[in-house]
Amino acid sequence: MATTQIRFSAADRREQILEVATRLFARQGYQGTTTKQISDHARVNEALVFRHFPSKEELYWAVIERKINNACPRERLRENLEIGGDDLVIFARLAAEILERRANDQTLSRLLLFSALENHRLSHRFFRTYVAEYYDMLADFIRKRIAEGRFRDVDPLLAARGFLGMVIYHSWVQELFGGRRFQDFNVQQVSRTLAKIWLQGMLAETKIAPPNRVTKSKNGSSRNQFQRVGHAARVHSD
Amino acid sequence: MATTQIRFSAADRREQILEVATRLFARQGYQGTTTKQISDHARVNEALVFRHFPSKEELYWAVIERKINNACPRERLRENLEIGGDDLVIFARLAAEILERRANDQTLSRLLLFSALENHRLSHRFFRTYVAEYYDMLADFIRKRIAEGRFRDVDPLLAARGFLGMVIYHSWVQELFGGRRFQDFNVQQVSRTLAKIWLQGMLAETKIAPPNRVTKSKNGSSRNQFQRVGHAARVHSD
DNA sequence: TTACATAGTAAGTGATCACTTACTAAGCGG
DNA sequence: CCGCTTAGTAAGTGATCACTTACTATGTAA
Repeated sequence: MATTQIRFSAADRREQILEVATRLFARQGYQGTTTKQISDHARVNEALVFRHFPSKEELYWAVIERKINNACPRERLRENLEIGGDDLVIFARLAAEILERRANDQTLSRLLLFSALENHRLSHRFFRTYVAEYYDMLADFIRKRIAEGRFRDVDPLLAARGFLGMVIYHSWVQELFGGRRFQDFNVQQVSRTLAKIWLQGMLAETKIAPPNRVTKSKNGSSRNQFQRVGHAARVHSD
Repeated sequence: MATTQIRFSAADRREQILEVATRLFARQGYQGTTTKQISDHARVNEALVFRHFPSKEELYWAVIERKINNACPRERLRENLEIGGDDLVIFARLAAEILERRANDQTLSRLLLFSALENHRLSHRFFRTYVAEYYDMLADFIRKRIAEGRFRDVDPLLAARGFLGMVIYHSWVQELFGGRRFQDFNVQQVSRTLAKIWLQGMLAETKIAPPNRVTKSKNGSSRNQFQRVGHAARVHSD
């Protein structure tokens, strides 16, 4: 009956267990997940889990390690910044990508949060690998804009955190508490709105003569720092 | 010896257990905390815990209930908005208060996060009571500013979430991952910077005649109601 | 001093925890 | 076919889980 249960190779079985464990740890946390649950969901005997992983904690390590290696957000951030375009487009695209990724797969963010809360020693490493470099990269971009005189002179790391805070906090609230109430938010609209708020907040005050205007080139399309907009806000749409 | 252990009244003992349980649940989560741990920290027999609370889950309920009732952030938000002052001052003060409160006592935010992650049915109620009303109140304030024409016309709830996202996310990162690296952030500086970014991002485009005669002095002090933003309005099509 | 309500405890309960031991059976090269 | 490696399991281990039962100690009102 349903003898589709052929023997897995060790590597395949290991991978399958990792996958199952990832889902469960993300959903219930480390403390809230039992090795029996994992083996049941993988449809194997509990002992087999311990053949592949010496302990529950090592399994947890492996889960997180794998998740980090698979999701390489820095690559995508780099690409995103390199594609270029108007700053508003860049940041809105950035926000949209984060929101979409998180909406499609909550496991990474939940793993990260759980590990941070449960105070596993690895959470620091997790954070450093997954989050901190992301910050640094975005902060570098902001620093460049500041040097160009296009952004106000604020702490780039703090500004980066402010932007990501808006976006990530929003997605957390949606994921964790959202349920019904805020469901009607649209990703494109949210990312455009948040990006606009943050970007307008970062733009340098009116420049009479920006120090290095030459740098206008790069994507030189629609950047018009000097125009005075009468009542644009009235059109409002958002 | 050390017979300082006089009998508590039932109310006092209940309160003490609640206090101990609050600390432990906040630090380790629901799943990560055992009733034995709680009774040990309270220096009583485990059975006594179950005399005061019929089950671990009911104890958890009581802990959260108490924490909600004690911390009434809405009151403080209301006061803060009513004190008034320049918008920048208001929002910086708001941010500073949140950051300070969270830095002094992480238990509430950790309880909230844990309960949300561990998916206790009560997390929704927790959220509704503790967070949602806070949002609504801040959103109302923003809505008023929009009606006055001083803020751009964006979804007030989203704007509120954006501001709180910046602030709260920052404090989360500090608390959860911070440790050494970002310790050097100063609360006053952070709250002023974030408030300024957000506020400048929210300000309506250049007003010819502001309704309630704000200073037109261009960038006189810290408040720069008047600068041109250009850029934002252009792209904002539909 | 006694009576009594109640604060507090000792010693359990079965269930479940992470993990192990000793075994069976499937695959594969010869 | 055999022989050997190894995927997979049955049935445990002691420790600990949330929770209970049956009891003792103590303050207080009479």
